Amino acid sequence: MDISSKYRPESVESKWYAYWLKHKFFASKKDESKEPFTIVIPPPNVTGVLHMGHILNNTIQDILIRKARMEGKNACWVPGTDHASIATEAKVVKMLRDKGIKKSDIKREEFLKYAWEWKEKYGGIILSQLQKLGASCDWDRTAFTMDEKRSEAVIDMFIHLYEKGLIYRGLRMVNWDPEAKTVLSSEEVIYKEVQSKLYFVKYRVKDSNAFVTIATTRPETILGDTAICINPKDERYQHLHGKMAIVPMVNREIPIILDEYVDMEFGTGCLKITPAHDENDYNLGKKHNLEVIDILNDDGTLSEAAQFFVGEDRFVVRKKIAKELEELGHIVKIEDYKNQVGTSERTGAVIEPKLSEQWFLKMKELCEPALENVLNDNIQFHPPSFKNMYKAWIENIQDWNISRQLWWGHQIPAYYLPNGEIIVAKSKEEALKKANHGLTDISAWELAADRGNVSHDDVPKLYTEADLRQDEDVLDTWASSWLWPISVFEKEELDYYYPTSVLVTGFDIIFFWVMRMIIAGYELKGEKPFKHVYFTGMVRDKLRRKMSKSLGNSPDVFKLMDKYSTDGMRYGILASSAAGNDIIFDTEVPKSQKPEDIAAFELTEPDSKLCETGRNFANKIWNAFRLVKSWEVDRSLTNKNEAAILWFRSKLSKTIAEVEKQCTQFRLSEAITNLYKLIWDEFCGRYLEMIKPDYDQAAQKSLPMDTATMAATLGFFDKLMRLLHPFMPFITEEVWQNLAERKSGESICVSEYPKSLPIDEELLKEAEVIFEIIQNINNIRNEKQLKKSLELELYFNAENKALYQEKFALSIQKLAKIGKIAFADAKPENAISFIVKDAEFFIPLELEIDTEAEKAKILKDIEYQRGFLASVDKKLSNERFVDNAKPEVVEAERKKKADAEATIKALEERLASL
RNA sequence: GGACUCUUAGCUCAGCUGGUUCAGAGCACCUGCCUUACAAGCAGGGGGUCGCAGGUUCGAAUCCUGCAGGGUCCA
Repeated sequence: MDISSKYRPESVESKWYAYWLKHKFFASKKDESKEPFTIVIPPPNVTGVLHMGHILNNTIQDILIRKARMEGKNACWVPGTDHASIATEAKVVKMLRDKGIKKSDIKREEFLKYAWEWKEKYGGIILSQLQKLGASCDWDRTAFTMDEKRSEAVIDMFIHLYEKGLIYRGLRMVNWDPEAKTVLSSEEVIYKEVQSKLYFVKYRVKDSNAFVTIATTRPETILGDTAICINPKDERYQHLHGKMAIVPMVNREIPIILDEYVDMEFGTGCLKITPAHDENDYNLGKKHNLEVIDILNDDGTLSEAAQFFVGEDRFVVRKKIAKELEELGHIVKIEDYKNQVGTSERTGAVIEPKLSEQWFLKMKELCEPALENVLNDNIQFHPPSFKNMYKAWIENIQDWNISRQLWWGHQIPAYYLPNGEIIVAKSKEEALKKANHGLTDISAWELAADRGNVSHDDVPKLYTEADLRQDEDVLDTWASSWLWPISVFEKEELDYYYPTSVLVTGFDIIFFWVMRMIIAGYELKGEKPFKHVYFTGMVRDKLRRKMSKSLGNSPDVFKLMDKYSTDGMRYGILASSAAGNDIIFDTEVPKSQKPEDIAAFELTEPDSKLCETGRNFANKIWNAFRLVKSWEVDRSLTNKNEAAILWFRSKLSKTIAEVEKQCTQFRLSEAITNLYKLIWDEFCGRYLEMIKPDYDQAAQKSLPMDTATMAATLGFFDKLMRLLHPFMPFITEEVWQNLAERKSGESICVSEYPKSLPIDEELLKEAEVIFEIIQNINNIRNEKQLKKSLELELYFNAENKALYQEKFALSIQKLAKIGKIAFADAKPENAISFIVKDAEFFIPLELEIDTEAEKAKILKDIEYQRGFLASVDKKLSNERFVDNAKPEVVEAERKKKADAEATIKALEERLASL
């Protein structure tokens, strides 16, 4: 059989993914006889493309779901996307602009038609990219937050919460994104430290020659000032009590009010109050009954109310007004100042606090079960330290602004009657029915009125659809994705799949999403949405910056997959990531943030040591497979490898048990590292070398092998591939399919996940001794610079003769290139020696042996062993240790003592004989 | 400013409920090998006062307190 010595993943990966899809291995149907294992994907934005964060997140989900599937559970991984109101609308607006169409020139319906077209064209990209990653989602279940079923769930949710009195409409200070022209929730605002200026501006005090000086970073808002506030305790300003001040330029008279809120230390101690454009000012304004003057338009330009600079952008005005105030003699000084400025997560625009009418959801009551069930571990966080952050956040929860001034999304099902009354209903027809209180016909009333039985004023008014005006706004995207764990399932299967098993997500959206899903779960389903939450860290570049589109520092994941194979990349990203910890991904970064450097970076081929390790691992497996596949079997041969087989069986069992435990605890990086060592070091490095038949020089091929060894080896290989399959799905399928004859429709991904068998600990310990002997021999080879091909003889002086001479003789011979192994109670001529435990070994060499060097080495060993013995003795002679420590710990110490004493005795005898 | 979290080898990190002389892995580095599965490999090697200072304990990288420095979230 001629197989390439390099593993070539390209054709392998696409071949098996197509095979898996064809046989619908990933499909899940409700089946009460099987335990469900459910994951809903954190829906990526329809605007998204696959980046390192997705790779990490979805690799973890794939591992969990593939393992569950192999364990015989009904594994169901639901894929889908969310509609990402702001981001998508921005994309569509841009697309239209490129076509020469302005959003303001078209109607909502027309805009939505374009938006859907855009979604159909680009919205599926990220999902097909997930297939390249190997994601074993049930693709027939692909959902979208704005498709019919999900939309219905959102509208029903709104009505439910509105009728419960939890949703209300209110005038509030909100975070306004002047670029997207919509409100944002406070979680969508990112605060950035910026270098700005603090302007000290003096206002004339009415009926006096005095001035009052304030400090502000936003001088343009002066035009909307309606008061100046000072601290009543401030000695400096006692004379201003009860006075009026005059706003520069607009010459408005405003009161000087007193409030202890004012920080006397900050600026001048005099605070200008602009209730329309600052949250704190708004609150003070309410308290002191101040006028509210909104000087900004929705797009961030100044409004008529400002009187000056009308229609000009706020930042342009900031510079202009400073100049003008300067000329008018109102500027006292301008200082450099660092402050935090809120920016939009989506557009990057500087957020304006703005007074606006919005829909809100009362959060306090809803949060109670969401907090309690996380604190009591009903829902488990991995790592649990995120509970603290979650708790702190939920305890300071504010009402959630759920309306957005956009078109792309779920339009709020609220209808206004001409008299301003609000009707919330599933459809316009429903709303009309509600508005008319179920009445469809008032002819009887009219008749009665005509007859004078009732007054005409009492005749109920019958509204028509034309009287109803639906709220223009849409709901926040999170208000649909928080229903995801419920809304992706059909009614009749919901109770089977829900609650889902685990949610895998980045900790950065713990409040956006995790908390809200928990709230929705308890409120709408009366049950948690998931049992476990696995938080991934952020993928960062080597400068520890989060990998992001805006920084352009994320390597092209497809180039990575092409270069290192999908399996290799999955290994690379996983092996270095403990749950919740950030991953410093080791690829290069752009030279600078200049567009040309980012463009150049995008063209370079990414290098990653982490992924390279994964690729090399796949290649190692591939070559082990080549080796095993090349062996021929001779039925007449007897099995000489029993010890090796039994040893590896135990080693395998032990690792299976460890991996099982690590997976249950969501320690996936430890699990894969463990499998890596098992396959590379133990299976390839030791087991295969132990049983490998000798090479027949004459025939130019390996000697044949006995049936039992071959069967055992194929069995091990099969198990190893199944163990590794969830982590590295492609190479394991490729090898597994070729290890034996497989029928069409068979696949490793639906084969049984190996379970641990009894472990022979005694045998494992014996083998450790054998490996120590082998290492000693290899050491001697290295030290003496002996050729690897030179066959050596090994003599031993030990009680357990069978262990070295029979049981593991072949293993020693193979792994250390030893010809003859024999017992010798005395040191042979011109031999070099070493000691393992209480056994002494000799290697005769045709070299001069440096006795002095050997003596020194033994003395060093003795010194070490004595130190060790002393530390053990110290413990054992301490009564409090013997009394207090667990019996098994004390017993272990006694064993250590005995071992050390035996070793020292052997070393001393050896030294004496030199 | 508040809360949380981290600090272990040159780099990235493990070390789970204290118990081997416990200090570990990968990468990087050094030495020697193209040994018929694999140079994407094999055999070895060097390298750390576990941030600092106390405390609890028979015993501390591990638990507690303080300090220093980094990070994250919130204000």
